[in-house]
Amino acid sequence: MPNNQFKKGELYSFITGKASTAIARRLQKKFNTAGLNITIEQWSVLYHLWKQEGISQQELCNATFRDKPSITRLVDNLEKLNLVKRVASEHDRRINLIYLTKQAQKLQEETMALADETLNEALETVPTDKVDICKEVLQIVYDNLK
Amino acid sequence: MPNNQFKKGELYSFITGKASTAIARRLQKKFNTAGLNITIEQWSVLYHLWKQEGISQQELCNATFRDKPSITRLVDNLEKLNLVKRVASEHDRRINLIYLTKQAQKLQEETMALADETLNEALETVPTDKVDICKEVLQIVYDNLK
DNA sequence: TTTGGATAGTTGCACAAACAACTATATGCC
DNA sequence: GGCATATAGTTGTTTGTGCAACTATCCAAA
Repeated sequence: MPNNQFKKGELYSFITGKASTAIARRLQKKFNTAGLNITIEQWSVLYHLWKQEGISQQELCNATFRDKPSITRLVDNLEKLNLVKRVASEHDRRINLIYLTKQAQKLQEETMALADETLNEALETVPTDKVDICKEVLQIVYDNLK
Repeated sequence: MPNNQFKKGELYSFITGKASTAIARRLQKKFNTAGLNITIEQWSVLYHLWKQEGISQQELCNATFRDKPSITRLVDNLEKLNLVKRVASEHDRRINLIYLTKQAQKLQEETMALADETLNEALETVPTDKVDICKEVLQIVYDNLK
């Protein structure tokens, strides 16, 4: 039984992702405390736009592992907050290219620092090599199922 | 820099829990394909009730890492589906004890088999010792932040 | 050049999550 | 006993997610 290493009692955490839920909640609280009026999900979209802006909504779907309606609404809300702009592509009028506003550019440094802080709190006392193995396993899980 | 082992590019997956999202979606699809009309979140509540029924909503909050309103509504929906019953406690009238219906008892075996199957698909090609380390790290993360 | 299929994005609906504010009940202290 | 405080649960609101159905545009083949 090669991959049957889960006892029943351990199923639950893996499926429900309690660890990532805890990380996301902690980071959200840091955003709120800092007076940053954005959600973790909105931040995750900005995160990819900071790496590269001017990408389509479809590309944001792939990057964030969300479906098209989810991205439509996240972009809606980010637009309401004046953090991104939809710009119609010139060669393909089906496509919206998403650009950051100046206001969103200002958020990068502060929110990334809070994210770093959160991960350091999460991984306190965990040796580096175990973290690396954990990341590796989660990446394989994602690749196996996506 | 003891716990600074995350490069920027790796932040994202850890916070958004792409792996657990992928697992949950796969399991949800298996439920749907099997004609089982329940959500992963409802299943996670049943999961704890199969281990021990007749516990309070507050105990379900602790077990599932959800807040009270979330449990209220999950129990509402499970009651509508005739899967659980609220029974007022006799010694403390603030408390609802949650019991499984016969219909819910019948779901245990089939859904647990689908969950096992999902985890086997997720962990295909991952050696057991790495899975153990991954579980250990996620548990520490949860304990550090909860 | 038209037409049929693919792709990008939006909208409607049901379900879930987080927070705040609320009701009802219990408990501890004077 | 009576009151302050804590605890259990509910409700309202905003935001996000997944699915299905829809519109608009593009592209390729007849």
